[in-house]
Amino acid sequence: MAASGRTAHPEVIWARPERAARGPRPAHTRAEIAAAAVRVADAEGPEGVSMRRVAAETGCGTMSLYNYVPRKEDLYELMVDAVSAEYDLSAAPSGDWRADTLALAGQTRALMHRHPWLPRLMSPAHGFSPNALRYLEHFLWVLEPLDVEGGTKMELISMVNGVVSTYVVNELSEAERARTSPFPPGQEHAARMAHLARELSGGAYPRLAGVLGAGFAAVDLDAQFERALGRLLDGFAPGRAGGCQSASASSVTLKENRSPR
Amino acid sequence: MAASGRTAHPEVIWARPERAARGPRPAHTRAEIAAAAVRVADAEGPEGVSMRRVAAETGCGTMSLYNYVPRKEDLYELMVDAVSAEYDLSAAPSGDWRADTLALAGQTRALMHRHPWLPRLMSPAHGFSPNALRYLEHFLWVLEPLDVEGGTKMELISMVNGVVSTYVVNELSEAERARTSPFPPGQEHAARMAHLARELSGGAYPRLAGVLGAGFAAVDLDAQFERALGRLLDGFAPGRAGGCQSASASSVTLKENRSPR
DNA sequence: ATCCCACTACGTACGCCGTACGTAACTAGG
DNA sequence: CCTAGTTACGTACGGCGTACGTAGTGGGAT
Repeated sequence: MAASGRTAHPEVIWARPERAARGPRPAHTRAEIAAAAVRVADAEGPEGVSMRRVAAETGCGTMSLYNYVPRKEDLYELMVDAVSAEYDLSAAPSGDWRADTLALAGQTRALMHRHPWLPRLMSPAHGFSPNALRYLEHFLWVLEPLDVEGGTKMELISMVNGVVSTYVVNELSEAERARTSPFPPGQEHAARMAHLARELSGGAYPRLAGVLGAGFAAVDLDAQFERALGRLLDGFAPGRAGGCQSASASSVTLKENRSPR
Repeated sequence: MAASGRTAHPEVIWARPERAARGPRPAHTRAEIAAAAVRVADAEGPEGVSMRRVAAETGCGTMSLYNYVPRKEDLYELMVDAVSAEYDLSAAPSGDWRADTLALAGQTRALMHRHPWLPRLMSPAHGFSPNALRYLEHFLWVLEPLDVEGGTKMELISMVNGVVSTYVVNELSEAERARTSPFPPGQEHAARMAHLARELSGGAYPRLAGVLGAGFAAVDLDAQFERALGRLLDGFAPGRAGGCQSASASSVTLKENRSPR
């Protein structure tokens, strides 16, 4: 009979004890492995995260990883949880749920800038990792002054995270493409733009040509981010009187670079 | 010397002519190959889309695919464009940009339900495929009554699509997980729920326990979808009653109108 | 009408990947 | 002390994307 650790049955990795009751002491820890995987992903992108590569980075044999992580997908879950520990949730809510929410979204954005693989590796199913629970609990605390149903609050959290994710993916898409592209940096983007210009000049898309022709340049990304989120939150504020401009720039900048190493 | 078709240089697949000027007539078309890939993805999920599998479905040798598609990523682009042809953009805008936008978002949602792999395979870089241009042009037509700057309209489109995508991914995540899972359907979900209940009963997450304990059941997904999007649109409507009712939203927009290009 | 060569088709092969499985060393409960 | 359960890990299998070589085809230039 095979060892019981190999008998496959559905299991949440967080329900599994780090150390088994019987055998020898494991040579590594989950946190160590997660950190190694995060290091690889930060340096080489999500496609660099292979079991072999992470095992090498951890300093153990490839197949030994499977003692800690039953499937690769669980490694992703470990990674997402590991970087989620970077949230600074030490401050109690200010009472202004809108400002606090914008600050949380700003932290998420900063987190995704530090770990650009995060949006791709994150999945709705990861919602129950320890740090995700911590985050959710804090977010609900922030939303306590908001007088809507609990389900609506969860909806708000989901929407905010979705918009942040969308926004950051858009922000980083060109850089990511440049990183992945086998061609000299910029060439691919130039080719795309040339094609777009050719298409637009045909006159088949007059409105699009008008909008894009007006020029994108010199947009303040931070301000745009705040505006987009602010609009979303406006939709949730029940009977809010004129507070829409309250997005104070101080709370949501990318300046906060506390990365525990 | 290698054939010129192999010399690698950055190229947008849509800029490449379907039929070359010189050689023999290709045995297949781009549309045929895209349709085959879509068929595979619909039936077996995105992870079933391999060059070998799609070639077999098309009825040609594996390496022949590379005559039509220089890299796998371009196959994705073909797939996304192919299903984007399913948008019904025949009707002229009604004049009610809000209703029309909701209808477009509903089409996107339906599209993603029909092709659950779409959110995963779609990327911001695909924005210039023929059907994407068609879609963008129509969306801008719909938004013509909306009195905001062009850049803000693009922002709105991006946000709407982001929210729709987020929403659908959440909607379908359990089904997708069940499809991918090697275990009997439902077992994995049950294990996750059991773990969550165990964590929540510990008392460490009182607010989360309160919200989740109140029960999710019997939510009208369609209504929730419309509400979420409606909230987002409220944030964009200048001077709309019930959303951000003060003039601040439009003042922000006005400020942006003066921003330098 | 002829020829040339760009192009199509596709088989083979390489270096990756996730991971099933077998084996040896080890350690805690009986 | 024994022994059963666990850890560590090498080997191996099937699948992946795709570089490259070769054979055949057919349109434009002569």
